[in-house]
Amino acid sequence: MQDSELLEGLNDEQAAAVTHEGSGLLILAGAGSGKTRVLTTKLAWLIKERGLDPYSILAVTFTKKAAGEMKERAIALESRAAYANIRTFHSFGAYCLRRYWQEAGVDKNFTVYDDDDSASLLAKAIPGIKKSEAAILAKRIALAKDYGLTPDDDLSVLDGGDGVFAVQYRSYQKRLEQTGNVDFGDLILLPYITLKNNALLRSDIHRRYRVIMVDEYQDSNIAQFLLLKELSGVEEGAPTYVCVVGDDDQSIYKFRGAEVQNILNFRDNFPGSDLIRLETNYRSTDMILSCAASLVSNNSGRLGKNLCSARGKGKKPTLVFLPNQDDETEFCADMIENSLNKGGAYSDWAILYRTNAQSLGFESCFLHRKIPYTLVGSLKFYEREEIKDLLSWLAFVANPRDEIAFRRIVNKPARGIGPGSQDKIVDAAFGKPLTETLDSVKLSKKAGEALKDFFSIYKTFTDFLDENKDSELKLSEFIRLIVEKSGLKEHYESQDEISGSSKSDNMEELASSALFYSCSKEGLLDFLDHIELDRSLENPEGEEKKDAVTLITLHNTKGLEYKKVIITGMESGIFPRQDKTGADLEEERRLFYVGITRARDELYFTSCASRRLYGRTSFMLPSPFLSELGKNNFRVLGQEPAAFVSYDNDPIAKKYCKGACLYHDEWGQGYIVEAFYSEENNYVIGVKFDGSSGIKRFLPKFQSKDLLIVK
DNA sequence: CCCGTCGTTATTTTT
DNA sequence: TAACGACGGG
Repeated sequence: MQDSELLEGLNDEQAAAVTHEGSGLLILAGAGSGKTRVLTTKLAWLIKERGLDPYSILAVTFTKKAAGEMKERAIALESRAAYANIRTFHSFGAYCLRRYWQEAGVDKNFTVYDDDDSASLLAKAIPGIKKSEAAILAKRIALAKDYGLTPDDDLSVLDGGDGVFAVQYRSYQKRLEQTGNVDFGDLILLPYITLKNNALLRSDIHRRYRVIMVDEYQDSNIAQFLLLKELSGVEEGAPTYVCVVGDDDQSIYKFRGAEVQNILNFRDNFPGSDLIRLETNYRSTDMILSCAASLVSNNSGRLGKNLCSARGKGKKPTLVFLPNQDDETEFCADMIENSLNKGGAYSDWAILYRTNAQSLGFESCFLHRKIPYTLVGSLKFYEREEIKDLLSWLAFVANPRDEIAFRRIVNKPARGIGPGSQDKIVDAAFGKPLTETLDSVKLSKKAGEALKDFFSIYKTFTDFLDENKDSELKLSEFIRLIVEKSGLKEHYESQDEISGSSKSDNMEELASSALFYSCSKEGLLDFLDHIELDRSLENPEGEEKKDAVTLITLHNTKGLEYKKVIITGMESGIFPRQDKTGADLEEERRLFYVGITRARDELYFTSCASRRLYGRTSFMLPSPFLSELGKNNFRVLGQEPAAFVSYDNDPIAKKYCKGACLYHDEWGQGYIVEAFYSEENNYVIGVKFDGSSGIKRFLPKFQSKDLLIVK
C-alpha cells in the first residue's frame, strides 16, 4: 500500500495525511504547502487503494472554483472520483434541499435569493423601512443564519437585547416562506435544521457518506459546523471519517460569520482526531516566508506552525516609502515597465490593496501609461442590471410565487404597473402564485390590462417549456425567446445605442451559457442553481486571458499566487483600518499574512506619507504591521518617517488605545475611534462622543487631565 | 418616465 | 473627492 504510485513525489507529511485513517483528521496546511494536492490524492487513494465507493465520499469547498479544481485533479488521478460528491458547501445545501424539499418545507421549484434580493424582500416585509436600513438589516439576518440562529433562538448577540431584531427577522422569514424561495444562509441552515429534527433522514445520510472532507475549514461558520456535525453523526457514534483542511493563520472572513474556533477546537468536537501539519512551502522563497512568520507571530491563540521554503533564500522583500498616492501608482507602473524590459510579463505582477476604492488611482495611471490590467471582483456579471432582469424572468417561470423576481420584471419595460399596483397584486396573492391573481385584484383599467398582457407573455414562456421538454432543444433557445418577447431586448438595445453599453450582448452571453442545459423545468432549475451558486470572479465566457497586471483586494487573493506582488497602502488607518482592535486587529494581520504569502519570487510594500481621503489630504503614518515583519527581513527604499507607529512602547498610547471609553468634562462620554502619531510625533486620538456626530481630536500628552479613561 | 440636483457616505464579501 | 441614492420638476 505504501508503494502506491499515488504517493510518489509527496513529502512524508503529505503522504501521512493521504494515508491517514481512523477517527478524524485535521490537516493544518500552511500557505503554499500543497494542500489541494493532498486532498485530491487522498480522494483518489481512498477509491483506488482502499476500495471505497466514490458515491460515499463528500468533499466540500468554499468556492466553485476550488470545487472544480478539486474534482478535475482528483479525476486525473482516479477516474472514478467523478462519482464522488465534490461541491461547495452551499451547492451541497441546495442539493439537499432539492432532494428533501418536503422535509425542509421549501417549494419544490425554489430559487436562491442573493443579498440584494433579500434586502428588497425585507423592504417589503417591514413597511416603512428605508432601503439603506433594509440592506443593513438583511446583512444582520444573513449573519444570524451564519451563526446558525433562527428567529426562535436567543438573538441577543445581534439584538442589543430589546427583541426588535427577532421580530424583524421573523417577518422577513415569513415573507420569504411565502415566496417558497430560500436565501444563501438557508442553504446551510435549513439542511441542518431538517437533519437535526429527522432521525430517519440522518441515518440515511450516515449510511451514505463514509468520508467527509472540508477544505478551507478556517473560514467555515457556525451553521456549517453544525451541519457538518449532523452530516457526520459524530455525536451519535456514526462511523463517518471526517477530514478537514485549513490554516488558522489565513482566517479572514470573521466579519461574515466565519468562526476560527471551528478549526482551533476541531479536535475537541471530533474526539480522537489526529493533527498533521504541512509545513513545507513550495511557493515562496525563504525571505518572503520570514516576513510572514515574523508578522503572524504577533497573533495569539494560534495552533502554530513553521513554514519552511523548498525554494531557497531568494530576494529580500522591499519596503518603499513614497510621498503620496500618485507617486505610489507611478512607482508601481515604473517597476512593472522596468521588469518588462528585462523580459518579464505583465501577468507576473499583482497589485494588492485593502479596499476596492484604492484601485481607482492604479486604473487611471495604467490606462494613461497603456499598461494592461485586469480588475478582479468589480462589477460582477450576474449583478448587472440586465442580467438580473433576465434571471428574474427565469426565476419567475420556475417559481411564480417569487415576489422579488415579479416586481423586477413586471414593469420593465414600463407597462404602467407601478409599485402601488405591484403591492396590491402581491397582497392579493398572499403566498399563492402571483399568476393567479388576475381575478382577485382590483387595479386601474390600464394596470389591469397591462397585467393581463404580462401574464399572457408569461404563459407563452411556460407553454414553450412544456411543449419542448422532450425535444432536443436547449435552454439557450428558451432564454433567447424570453429576451425577445419580454421586451427586454428592445428596452436595452435602445439604451445600448444611446450610452454605448453592451447590455443586449450580455443577455445573449447568458443565453449561450445555457447551451448544455435541457429546455425543461428541470434544466431551468439546474441552470439557476448553477449560476446562483457560482458568482465566481471571472466573467463566464471570459475574454481570452490577456497578459495583464492583476489589480485585486487582499481578500480576493486567497488561494492565488503571483511571481511578483506589491502590497500597497501600507499605512496606519488604511491597513489595518483604524477601528480595528483586539481580535479584529488580528484578523487584519492575518489578511496581511495572506497577502505576503501570495508572492513567489518578489514582494514589495508601499507606504505613503500623505493620501487623499474623503476629499481631504491626510498625513499618513506607516502601518504598525511593517514593524512586525522583522528588521532584517526586508530592505527600505525612500525616505523613512521619523518613527514607526508603535503602540507598544508608548505608555500614553497604551493608556489611550483605540476602543477605550473616556469621559470629558465638556463633551461627556465617548470612545476612541482613531489613534495615530502626528507629524511632530505626538500621539493623537480621535474621539466620538455620545450624542454628537463628528470626531474630536485630542493630544493626550497635554490634555490627560481632561480625558478620563472610564474603562 | 427621465433627468438634474442635493445630500449622504465612504471595509473586506468565497456563497 | 466621488459616487450613489432620494426626490422633485418637466
